[in-house]
Amino acid sequence: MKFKSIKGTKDILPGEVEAWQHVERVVHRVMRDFNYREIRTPVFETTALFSRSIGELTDIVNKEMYTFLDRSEESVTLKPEGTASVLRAYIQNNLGEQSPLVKVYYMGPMFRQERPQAGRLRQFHQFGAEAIGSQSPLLDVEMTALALEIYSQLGIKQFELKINSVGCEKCRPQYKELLVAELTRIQSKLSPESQARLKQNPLRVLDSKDEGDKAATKNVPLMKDHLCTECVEHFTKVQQLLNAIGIKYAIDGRLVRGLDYYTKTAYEITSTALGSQDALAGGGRYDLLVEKLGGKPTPGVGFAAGIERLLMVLEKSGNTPKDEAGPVLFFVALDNSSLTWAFAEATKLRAKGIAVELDYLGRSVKAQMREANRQNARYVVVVGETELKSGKAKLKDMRNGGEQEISLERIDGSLQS
RNA sequence: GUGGCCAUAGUUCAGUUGGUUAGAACGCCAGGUUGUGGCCCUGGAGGUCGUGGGUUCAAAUCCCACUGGUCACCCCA
Repeated sequence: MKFKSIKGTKDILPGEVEAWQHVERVVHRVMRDFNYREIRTPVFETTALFSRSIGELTDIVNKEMYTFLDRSEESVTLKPEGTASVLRAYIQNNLGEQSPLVKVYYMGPMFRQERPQAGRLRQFHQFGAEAIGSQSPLLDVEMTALALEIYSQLGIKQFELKINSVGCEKCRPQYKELLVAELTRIQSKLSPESQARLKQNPLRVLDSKDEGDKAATKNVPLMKDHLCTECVEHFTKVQQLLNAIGIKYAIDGRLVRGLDYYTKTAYEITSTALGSQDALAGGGRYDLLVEKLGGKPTPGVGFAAGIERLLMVLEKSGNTPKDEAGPVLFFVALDNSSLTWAFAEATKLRAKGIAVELDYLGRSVKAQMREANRQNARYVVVVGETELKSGKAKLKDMRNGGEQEISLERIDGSLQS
């Protein structure tokens, strides 16, 4: 027990991995139903890609990235989120030239060097989707519908969808000035943290958890009330569409996301089944980002969802799938030549797609039976000299203990799962 | 990065006001049928009590440091 996994990283062990596979299957299926295609990008990228897209002043870039110099002195970073890489790939491979709208999804590990706590790891996993090339509010809503459909198919019901509009390059700067002016006026009532935020990222003061801040900023102007006509229209349309497809939501004028690139729609799905880190998924529109990363001006929307947090909710609500899959057949061999025969036969059956297991430890019959039981094998066939000579054996059904004589020649025909 | 709590078998934990061979349950291994599991019974293996220092005749137990875990802040998935 000398080596240990790095702080904030976890092994996903047999017994746990089944739940992951279940989630992954549902994600792939729903993504396909919504016509999103999978994209896989490298786990690391040039550091500048993230600092430029996420924003120099964000916490993610400032203090949470796994950044290091490789052997050629290039600064590389383990990806802290998925959107930047996807857009880089979109631009680099000219995906926009092949079709005006690109709908892709991803699933994989992300890295952030934070202090771990409930629902937060240094290596965590997300799935997410991006729709690049359209400014239609249909897609803003499709993102939430997509995420909610995945949750619904997984049996998750404890969640809340919050939406907001963070404006665009036309209306946000004006609003920001207004907000800063107002916050400066009441600065003395703000917490030290918020006073710092006032300089760095004033919008963030709005979603402070500090009770004093909440009270002090109660009547501060909100972005959603100072949107330009284009943004108002978009936001209104998003709400209409959400209503039209029957998705429940709450407008949260204080919802601000931690990444700078969002424009117009921002949304977050939270769950009370989680601890203090209660965001299950989040996302929004990023109409300026592609251009900022060196592509043609191209609008886009996306979301990202945390798999560990999803699993936590699943666990709490008792929706974790049971892991009961065992081999269909377990050979119990009495001696060496029977073992060799069983091994050969197992190989043949496995090639036919039948899950077969046998004993590799030279154990007693009793121990082999115990092993078959522990592994949840459906059937057991005991082979010894007698069986090999006669070509017949007993097929034992481990569910009810019943035995039936079968021919060793065609075992597969006798198995029914 | 800051703070609270925690650290004893593979796992979950117990361990009396410091007192000599550190326990339980589950799990694991073996036996209880000359070739048959689940339940039950019997036995067995398995712990430098996180690490290092200190106090003491004596430390798993008290003190300090470190490491690790966990929860919270910050922020976010």
